Amino acid sequence: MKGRLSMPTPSMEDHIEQIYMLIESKGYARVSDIAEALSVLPSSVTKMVQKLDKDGFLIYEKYRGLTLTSKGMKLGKKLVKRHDLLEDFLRLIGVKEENIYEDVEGIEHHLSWNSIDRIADLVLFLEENPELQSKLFELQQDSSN
Amino acid sequence: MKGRLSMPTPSMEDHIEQIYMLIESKGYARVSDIAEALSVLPSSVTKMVQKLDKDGFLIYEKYRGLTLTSKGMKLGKKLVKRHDLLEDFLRLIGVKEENIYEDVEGIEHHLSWNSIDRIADLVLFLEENPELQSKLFELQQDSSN
DNA sequence: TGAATGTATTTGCATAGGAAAAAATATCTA
DNA sequence: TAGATATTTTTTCCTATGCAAATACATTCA
Repeated sequence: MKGRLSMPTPSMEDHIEQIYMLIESKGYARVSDIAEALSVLPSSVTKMVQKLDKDGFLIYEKYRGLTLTSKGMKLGKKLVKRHDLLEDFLRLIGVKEENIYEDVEGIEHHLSWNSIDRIADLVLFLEENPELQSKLFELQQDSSN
Repeated sequence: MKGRLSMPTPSMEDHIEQIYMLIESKGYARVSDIAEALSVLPSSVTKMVQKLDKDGFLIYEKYRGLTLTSKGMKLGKKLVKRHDLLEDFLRLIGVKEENIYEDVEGIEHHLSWNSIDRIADLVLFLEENPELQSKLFELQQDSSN
């Protein structure tokens, strides 16, 4: 069982991830909140939500709202975990807070699960050995070019 | 001096990077070689090359070839360095060879130079302390889900 | 040199993503 | 409960990327 029926695109993942987080935190996900969080217009979210419904990630009733299917839930959870891991990683190696969110947003959709697993090991390792972080931080200087 | 006139898109960067590498290794870059390397059709490369000419990254003479401007050279060099760094990083933390190229291809366009600098520190640190790599490798086990 | 072959370019089409304005529906409040 | 307000959806348009077929050009070799 390898790459079943077409992977979700980056934008699809962004939406699923965001919807999952909104449902976790508030119990529901409105079009306008999703749009706000993703910095796109509500009309774009509506279009995407319709596609995600067609693809079985959620159930959409126009004007009334949406809920994630178990497929959508499972994926959402995984995506949020991945996102958090990557934020932890960048933070741990000393990337400035102002760059973290945008960078993670950019790369999260483009790493194999193999890479994610290896980065998870690394994060664990660095968290368990804070003295390594100090040594790492001593190297810091940037190229600013 | 911050974000001057519109950053190159990922596809633009891919082309510039590839053209730079071809010129380094063979002295010139043909449309068909670029297309081959990027797994797109020559017609797509022609279109992109025309845009890169318009944007001042290279000089294009139809049917005759192209050369990078100094702006294109400088960027190409930087992009190749970044690509190589990211390959080193993934390799160093134990990502399987079969995933490395594609992952780097995916993420290289989405990291701030701040993150790149920090990853460079980390790579240096791990290269200088091979015992850490061993310890890191002991953690390896994947989630395969 | 002049056809055959190899390359490059043009043209037309398709897809994904998203903006903006207009229309539809829902919700709130007086 | 009927407007007023807020939200969502539809429609139209745009940009970026890339494929495929048709065309143009360049090179080679007989």
